[in-house]
Amino acid sequence: MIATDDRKTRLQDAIARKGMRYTKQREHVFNILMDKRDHPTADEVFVRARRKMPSISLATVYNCLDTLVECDLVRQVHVERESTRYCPNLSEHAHFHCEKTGQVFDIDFPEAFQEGIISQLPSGFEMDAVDILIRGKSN
Amino acid sequence: MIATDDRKTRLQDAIARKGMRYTKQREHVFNILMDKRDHPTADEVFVRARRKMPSISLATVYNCLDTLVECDLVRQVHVERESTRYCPNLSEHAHFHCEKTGQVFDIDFPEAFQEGIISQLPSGFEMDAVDILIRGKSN
DNA sequence: TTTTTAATTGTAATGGTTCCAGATAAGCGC
DNA sequence: GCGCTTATCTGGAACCATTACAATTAAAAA
Repeated sequence: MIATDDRKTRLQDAIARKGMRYTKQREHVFNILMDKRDHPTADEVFVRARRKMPSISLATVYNCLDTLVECDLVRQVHVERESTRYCPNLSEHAHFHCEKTGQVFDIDFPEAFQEGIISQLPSGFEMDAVDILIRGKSN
Repeated sequence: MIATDDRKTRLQDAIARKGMRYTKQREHVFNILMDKRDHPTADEVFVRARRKMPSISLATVYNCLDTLVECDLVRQVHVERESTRYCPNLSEHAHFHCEKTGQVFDIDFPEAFQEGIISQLPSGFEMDAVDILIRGKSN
């Protein structure tokens, strides 16, 4: 259970750092994302969350996900204008969206990439983050 | 008027190639995108379109934009889950979204970039297109 | 333990987009 | 040019992810 303890400590620290409160709903939603890293939508998280916490509401799932994003524990993934998906992988990576299955995969890319993009920015443009979405087919 | 004629011919060819019909609504919407390349939303296009064609409907604007995308004359730009924006720049480029003003800018990037991304794909992943969205501040 | 107030809950509202059914008009063959 | 077929246009209703709201609950500070 050491890994789980680490996870909990990490969540507690991140939430405390923002001066927010630790709740069982936030812990539950965070665990769902960490347990199965398949980029679920808010609604999918809601379905999973209700299994062990039947009283949780969809609004709370949205609130918890927003909190996790704000605490830098989770990133949002936007595929076209489909439902927002959530990704607990914080390393620099791109997302691959399979047009056949609708699945989203993480694709690592070299550090140099980010640098390369920054070097292309005209002066006066300051970058905060890049989202790279690759569309295609897998398998 | 040579430039405008070229534009019209290009639109006619692209639409004919798909076996679709040339309509004044499609021409009008295409001209709006070509005249001011500022990545307008469907609603912004609707507002501009009504100035010279008061009878055009929002549904038609959406239909025309979809047609132009399908005919490979225009690309969709997705910024988070905001309204879809439309871009008639067909060369390889990234989009920069200014978090202060909400504006979207085209950022060119070297050909090699696309290659670099493809080379990072695990086997079994086939790429159709990449969307690169840079978030930050301009000016 | 009490108090304060952030977080949760269920539901209503929002906004971009799509669907639908009837009216219109491309563009084909004559 | 004239009809005819059917794609396209139109206005409005429907849809769905997300957000807003007001009342209730529960962290966690005192």
